[in-house]
Amino acid sequence: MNDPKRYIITSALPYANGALHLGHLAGAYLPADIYVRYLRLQGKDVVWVCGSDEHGAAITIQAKKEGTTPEAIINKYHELNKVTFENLGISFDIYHRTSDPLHHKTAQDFFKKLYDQGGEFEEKTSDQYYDEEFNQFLADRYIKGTCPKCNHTEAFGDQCENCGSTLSPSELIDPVSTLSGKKPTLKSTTHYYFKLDKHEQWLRGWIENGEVDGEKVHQTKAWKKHVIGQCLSWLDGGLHPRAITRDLDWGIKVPVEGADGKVLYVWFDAPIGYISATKQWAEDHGKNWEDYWKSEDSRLIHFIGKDNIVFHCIVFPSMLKAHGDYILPHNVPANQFLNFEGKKFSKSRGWGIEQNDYLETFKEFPNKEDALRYALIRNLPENKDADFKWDEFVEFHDNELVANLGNFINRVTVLTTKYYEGKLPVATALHLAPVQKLAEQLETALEGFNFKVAIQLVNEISSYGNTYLQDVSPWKIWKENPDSTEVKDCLATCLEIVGLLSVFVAPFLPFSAAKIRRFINLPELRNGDWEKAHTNLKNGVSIYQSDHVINEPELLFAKINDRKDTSRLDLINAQKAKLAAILEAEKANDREPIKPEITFDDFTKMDLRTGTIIEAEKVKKADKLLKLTVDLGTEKRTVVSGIAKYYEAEKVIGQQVLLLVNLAPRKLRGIESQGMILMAENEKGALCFVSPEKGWGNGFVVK
RNA sequence: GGCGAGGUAGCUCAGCUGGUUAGAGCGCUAGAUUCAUAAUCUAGAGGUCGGGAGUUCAAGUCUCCCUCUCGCUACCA
Repeated sequence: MNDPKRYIITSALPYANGALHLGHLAGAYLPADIYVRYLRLQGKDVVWVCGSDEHGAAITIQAKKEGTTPEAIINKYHELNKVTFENLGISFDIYHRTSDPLHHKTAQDFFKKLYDQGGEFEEKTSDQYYDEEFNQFLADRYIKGTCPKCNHTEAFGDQCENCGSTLSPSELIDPVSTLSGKKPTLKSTTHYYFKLDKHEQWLRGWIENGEVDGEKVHQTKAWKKHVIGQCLSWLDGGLHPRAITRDLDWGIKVPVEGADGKVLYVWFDAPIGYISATKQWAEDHGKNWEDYWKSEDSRLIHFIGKDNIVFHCIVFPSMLKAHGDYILPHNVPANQFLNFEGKKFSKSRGWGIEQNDYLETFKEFPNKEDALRYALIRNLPENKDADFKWDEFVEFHDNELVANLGNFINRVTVLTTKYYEGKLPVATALHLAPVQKLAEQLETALEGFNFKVAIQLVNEISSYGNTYLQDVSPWKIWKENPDSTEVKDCLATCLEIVGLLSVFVAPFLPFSAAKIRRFINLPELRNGDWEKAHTNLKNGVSIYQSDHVINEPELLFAKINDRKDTSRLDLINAQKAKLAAILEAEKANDREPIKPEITFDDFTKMDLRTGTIIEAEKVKKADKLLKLTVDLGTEKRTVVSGIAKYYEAEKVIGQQVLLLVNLAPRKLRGIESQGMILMAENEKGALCFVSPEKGWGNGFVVK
């Protein structure tokens, strides 16, 4: 595990059916951008790949909904996300796409290799829903029906979006094909399964000890705790073969004879997208992609959000290992989730802000890119969920970027201009020891993916500058003696710090770094400049030529909380007002819509009766369930009810209830439930009994 | 119920393999300063490190139990 010769960095491929929000940015893209920019400035050989994930049923369904083609959808969002990333300074080496023929070929070759060598796949045949009219099997998302759990009539085959339950198509009541609108038939179909279970053993050694085949390949300590924890949890649960093909006409054809109408499942093809993106990049730049993916002295690092841990730490490594030639990820620094003003991002609720939206809304805001990057970096969900707040956005910007960093640079450039007409003063000594120490800590933090710590260290460097300037107070000395060497030493030191900051700030705030370079009249940053600057710092060599002249002072950042110009604060306040309005609207409109009309006959089918709970106990190993015995006068019924969160067992004894007595019995946690107790549920999900007036007898019919 | 991650100053969070009076930023209080975008600098107040028990010469840091938050999962008839 010596220093690697080259790096291959990946960021999760965004699904090309929508725009990305700030949470995505903070999860897999911004941290990777910092890391990659740092590596480049260190003069490393690094390729950072990403691109659009453009297959899967969700895209075809969306196309149908919008009355357009899958191609139109993916083209639209591929372009949008690509441009938005660029505008935010996210510096991928390539932003590829999985609809590219090169990717199709790469993924097919990958599949074919595993297929041909044998032992990795198995075929299984099962009954799946089939649309006779459209002549095709229906992916889970193509089937709609009534949710067996909440009776929502628009539930999908894989999930009910009303109650959030995970479903399988066969559970749906009255399934309907979304293609023809007709009832689908069951038909048998054969699919390929990747035998993940086969890889369980080496995966455990790899995750737990960083060892494969007796060889140490990474330091486990360098991996995040929650990443290892989640992987081990999966391994403990046992791995199972996973279907890697689907019956769909949108995607990558399964390259096997007789597999017509079948495509690779997206999670199989998407990670291979990293490889095809690298191939494309290598072709464009006259490089060999295999150096990056198949050479022991390369280092593969995946930047993802925590929802992708399993794919990148279990599934994809298994695929790579099964293939045989590839290296395994050296680290997967997955981030947790970013919330937005205390709640999850939610497109349907309008809660949160998308990247392109931000850029549009803050169009007039100078330095909008770095302001956003900074606020996100200060608050990255590195080890636990974090929260983006507009108030913090303003505080970070004004207190840290403006008052600390921007102000220091302004002080130095103004003083230099005033005293020396912008010429670098000749110094007898530079006072940079603390800066050198901070620079070393900064490198350690960046190499350990601790970007929050890293940005704080950058702050400390300019903070040191401010303190040092205050200590010397050259403006006092200069009044007495404009020729003082003390003043010259001080400003030369400060200019040196500004020069170093122009480099150290660059991975985080590339736009500001470029501006600082212009202020002090240094050329644009190039690969390797960090390494050079740090070496010079260690050797006491200045980054300036002796007769260097800086440019006229300018302000680096425009304060948000500016008394003379409220335009920027107005923007922030408008955002906050928008959120308040959403909350207000939701409060006013939190009742469920009335269900479709039914007939009196429908109603009379239900046999509702009064009853009294006479026994109650908690069901073991279930959070929500109480086992109740309800007295109906003529008989006693056992009912399992999901009310344990709101009612303790002892407290419900004696409670009068209404019971639906002719509901088909069903086993829950091994106990047969013979009826359903009526409860009212409020917007928070809290429950309350619906009962007859006190003293009513048991067993009377409700009509 | 199972699993994972957390619970450290008013707020947001650092605290690596256990070791001197537990740290940072913001906020607050007092003072200094004017080169600077009402910016900067210094000092101070403020924590029984979720609770309890244990191991140890020594625990925020290890073990066990309990509790709360978030996520995944089972379970809402």
